[in-house]
Amino acid sequence: MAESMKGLKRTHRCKELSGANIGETVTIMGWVQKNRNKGGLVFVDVRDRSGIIQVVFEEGRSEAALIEKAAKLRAEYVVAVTGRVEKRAGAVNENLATGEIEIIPDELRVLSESETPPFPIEENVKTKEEVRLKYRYLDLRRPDMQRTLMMRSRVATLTRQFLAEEGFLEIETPVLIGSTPEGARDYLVPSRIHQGHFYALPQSPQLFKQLLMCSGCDRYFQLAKCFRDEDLRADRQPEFTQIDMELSFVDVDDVIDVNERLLARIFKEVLGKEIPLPIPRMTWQEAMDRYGSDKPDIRFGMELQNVTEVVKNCGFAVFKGAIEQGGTVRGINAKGQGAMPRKKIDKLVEFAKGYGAKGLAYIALQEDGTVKSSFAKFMTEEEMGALIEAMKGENGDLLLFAADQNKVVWDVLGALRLELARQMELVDKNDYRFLWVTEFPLLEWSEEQDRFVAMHHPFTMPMEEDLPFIDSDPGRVRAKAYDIVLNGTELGGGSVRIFNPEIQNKMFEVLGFTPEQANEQFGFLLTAFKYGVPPHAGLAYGFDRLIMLMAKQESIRDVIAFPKIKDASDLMTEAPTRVDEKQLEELGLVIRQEK
RNA sequence: GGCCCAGUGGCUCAGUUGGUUAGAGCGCCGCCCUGUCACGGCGGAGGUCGAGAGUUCGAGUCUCUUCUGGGUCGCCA
Repeated sequence: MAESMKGLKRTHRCKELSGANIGETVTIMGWVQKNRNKGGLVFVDVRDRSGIIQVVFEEGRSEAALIEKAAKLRAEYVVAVTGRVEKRAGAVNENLATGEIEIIPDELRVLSESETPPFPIEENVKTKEEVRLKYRYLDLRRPDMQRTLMMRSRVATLTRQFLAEEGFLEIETPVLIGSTPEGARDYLVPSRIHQGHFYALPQSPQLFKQLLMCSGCDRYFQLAKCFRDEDLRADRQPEFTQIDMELSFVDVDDVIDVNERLLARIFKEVLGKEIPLPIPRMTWQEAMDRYGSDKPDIRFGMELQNVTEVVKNCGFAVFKGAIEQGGTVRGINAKGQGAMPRKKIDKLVEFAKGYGAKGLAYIALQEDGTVKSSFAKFMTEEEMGALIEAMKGENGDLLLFAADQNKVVWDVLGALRLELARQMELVDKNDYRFLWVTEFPLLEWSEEQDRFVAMHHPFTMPMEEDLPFIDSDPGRVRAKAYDIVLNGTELGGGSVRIFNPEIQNKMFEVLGFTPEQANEQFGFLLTAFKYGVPPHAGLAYGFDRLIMLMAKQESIRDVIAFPKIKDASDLMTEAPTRVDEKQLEELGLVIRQEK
């Protein structure tokens, strides 16, 4: 039977109590973690978000009725306990922060009873995610989830503090906005008043933050909810949070500077980690050449080697053919993996094929100096020797090669490098290695759309020295764009924006927008730019991903209180749901096809 | 949309070449227990083996379909 908490006021959270409180009368409120009844002597562990403290009900020290009541407590009952803090009469529990004290109660109230929970409320449960998410409110009671939520809150608070100190204004931007077909698929919201018209939920506040710069806000930030209607992944949710910012009268270095200090502050205060500044920078080209990735994990080496020159005249038709078609041949050296069994190598080949490789050539250098290779028979001994040397191959190494168009070679070897590092356990999980990747290509050719598309977005400023190529060789133009990468994860990205209408119009032209189309979609921004626009630049972080890495979680779902599952539904609320005929009618909608 | 992995009491799992009544640990329920803290002791309940169809004398086990959850490629300016 639930009792009232009338007349009681919580004085402490459980773990806030310590030896310093001995002799004080306190009131705690929380959940019953465990009830250990020794037959008249009852130990009750009470838990709240701070931790656990033991309450002892003993004959002679508490009334008999109180002990009887305590004996009936079950897991997850919500209780209030008033009592004296005392030094433990029995052994100290070294595993508990409050292990040297206990509460001798004067009063116990059962504020709420509980059914037996479907899974234990404790750290490191192995319960299937399906069950955890259905009962997410119970899952969130577990100490590890509570710690993650507290860390998330702490990082948000620190971010606000730091950016406020740096002169940023926190400004909210609308969630119901117009749809723009560029980029990810929009979530759409039908308008009741304007039937047949739709709002879109923002993929990011991009245009609004640029407008705020036009408004003279100078420095803006927001912890912004963003939405993308694309398929989910372990590190991707359809709704997620960005730390979004924009600055006026700045260039690349200014944005990088303030963000390095922000990251260093957060990591220092929350994790106690010193991030050496400045954070190293690498151009996109160098990242691709060395790591096959625009978000390289630089905690380990195993860099790509371009051996195109070495093998361009060799007898191996696969290499030669790829080069003749404008591709390259590159390899990685898996040190000490030369004895890898054929079966395992075959698995790597299959892995590579998953990333678009037609195959994977290998040289396994044995400890005894002999060589096992999938293509040695097509090569002369000199050619093999030169190739091994170019790869710095030593006895016991495994050399793996991909030959194809650059994009495929990078994708394949970049992924292979990560996979091998995982297998070889090369990564120190306590290491945090930041990297700025700069000078991204402005444009990317889309086979599907048969045109160039913006790699970042259409408002990204080209590098001044590359502007002359924007007509003759658009693919060559680099952008004033930068990504912040942590341990192989893209944490955030941004760019200097175009504020010159001529360049902006040129950009739209290259992207295949007619002036009418550009005007229709972005007219308000282009018009705003006519009234005095400051040079500006910005950056946005994936806030969830940042927390995921800081909390060492494998899944973004573990740092979001109420996440969605793979098919973008919510197992707890069962959203999305069907709606009434009446609701549809009001919106002027007819469902053609139901799944 | 493609590929891969998993589904057996509330939770986590075992279950042999297809063969009696499907097991274990934790949890739960009852009784006992005055210094436990992974408390302990004794006893007990709890399963349409995700669902459907098929093969078979016989299916948790084999085949097909399907559902649920996860990973990944495509996709994610």
